[in-house]
Amino acid sequence: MLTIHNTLTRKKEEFKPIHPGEVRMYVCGPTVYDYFHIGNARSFIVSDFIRRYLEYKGYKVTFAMNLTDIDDKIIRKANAGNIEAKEVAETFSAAFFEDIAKLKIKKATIYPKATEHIQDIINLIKKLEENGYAYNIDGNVFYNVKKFTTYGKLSGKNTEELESGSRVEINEAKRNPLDFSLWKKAKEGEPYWESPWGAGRPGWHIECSAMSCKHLGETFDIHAGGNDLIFPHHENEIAQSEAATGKKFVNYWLHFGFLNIENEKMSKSLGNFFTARDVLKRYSAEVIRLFFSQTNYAGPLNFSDDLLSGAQKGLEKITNLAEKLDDELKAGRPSGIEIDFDFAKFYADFEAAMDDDFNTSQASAVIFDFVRAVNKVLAENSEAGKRFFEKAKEYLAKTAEGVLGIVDFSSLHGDDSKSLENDLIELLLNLRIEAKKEKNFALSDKIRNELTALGIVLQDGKDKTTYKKVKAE
RNA sequence: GGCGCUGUACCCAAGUGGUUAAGGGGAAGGUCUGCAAAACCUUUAUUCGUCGGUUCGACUCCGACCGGCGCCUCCA
Repeated sequence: MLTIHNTLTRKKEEFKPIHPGEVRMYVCGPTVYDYFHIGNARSFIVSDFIRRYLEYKGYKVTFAMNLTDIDDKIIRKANAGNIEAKEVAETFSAAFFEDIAKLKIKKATIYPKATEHIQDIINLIKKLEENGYAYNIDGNVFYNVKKFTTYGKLSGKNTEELESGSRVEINEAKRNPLDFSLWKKAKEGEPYWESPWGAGRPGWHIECSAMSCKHLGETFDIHAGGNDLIFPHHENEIAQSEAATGKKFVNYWLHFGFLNIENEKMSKSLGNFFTARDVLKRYSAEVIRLFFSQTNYAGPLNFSDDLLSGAQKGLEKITNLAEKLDDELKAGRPSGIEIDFDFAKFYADFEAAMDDDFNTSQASAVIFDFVRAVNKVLAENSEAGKRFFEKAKEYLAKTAEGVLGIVDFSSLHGDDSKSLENDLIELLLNLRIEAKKEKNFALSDKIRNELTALGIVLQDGKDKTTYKKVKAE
């Protein structure tokens, strides 16, 4: 039984989809004004864990992630570079897709863009106007928060306190400081669209209400995003959607913890961030994913080089086994002897972990347990047969690769094995073997040391020497 | 001030009202090896921020206190 911690109720609840066998989920995506940082990546990767696990369980998942392609930051960047907002959005949308592909994040079913849903947004605002939840002041349309009596139910805030503690700008023509923009009147030099209220552009929150409704329905299963979106963004989405439809907006709300640097939230405004693409230059997607999987999605997580390289070391354990299994099978492992191994237990443990509010930390521990158990079998049974190798590989393929994405069987030996460079290395290795046969260890060590200095690490096996290229620096 | 999260070994980090408190890194020992490295195996918290309470029994529930963080303004 899958349980999910629901921000709305602050409890773990059994997950029951609206349509049996099907899950519709929405995750707040990027504002495409810059490269996303590794903290943003955590949200995308955690969403990916969730989506993949739901699919593992057999659900048909419809997953929408919006791209906010019109907003203040985009406009600012466009003006600074003297280019069109559209150009900024296109550049960084493309970068976004490149980066999530490198992080081995499965593509969402749909990536709706705000600018392609202007009519849907206008219709939604009209509906809110009709229902008395929106008011127009000189071409700026605001949401009347007072009218929505359950405002604050997601974030646990009450409107009285919000007003007194409000730091919201006061100079706007709003009736109430809590009211927020649905439609912003166009200012000089800004992109705009025509609307019943004049030229302008959508407010930030309205696009998610409009697009989720269009692509997932008026009520859908899961809505997720970073902790900082709980208020006001998600609170406002609920206010908009429920006031328009009169129906419950979302059944399960999930929120992700932040990635911190030295215990402080990583953010663009603090300047303490690394872009995902920079981190990817130093660590593989699998390392980053394992690192994120080793802690609960809801809590804070510190980001540092030490921590990442720890994850890298750990990942090697899994990768080594994956390689061994893969190699043996490709080399035609003989039928050998049958091994009595309780695969079902490891599947059950993995599922129990993930069923418990997507406990990836526990799930990755199960995978490490599995790796140790399989290694032990292999150490004790050199005759272990093909069947065992197949089943072990299948396990890793379904869990470590399929759900967590911390193994990629298709790129285990990512080497361009036909290059001249590799031929030369082979040549040296053969010379070294000759030297070793003649007990000329001075020479064999010299070859090893000099190759190591070039970033090629030799590993003497029982009957062959293998090598690994270590990235320079 | 309001709302929420959090404090588990050297570091990161799961977890449970009572049986052996996961897993990863690190460290130590071992197997293998000409020596290394790698790989694999083994070991590594009588204890879970502090102090009280509930309980036959709490690290787990409750309360207070101390510490860290986030949101309340754009933010994953």
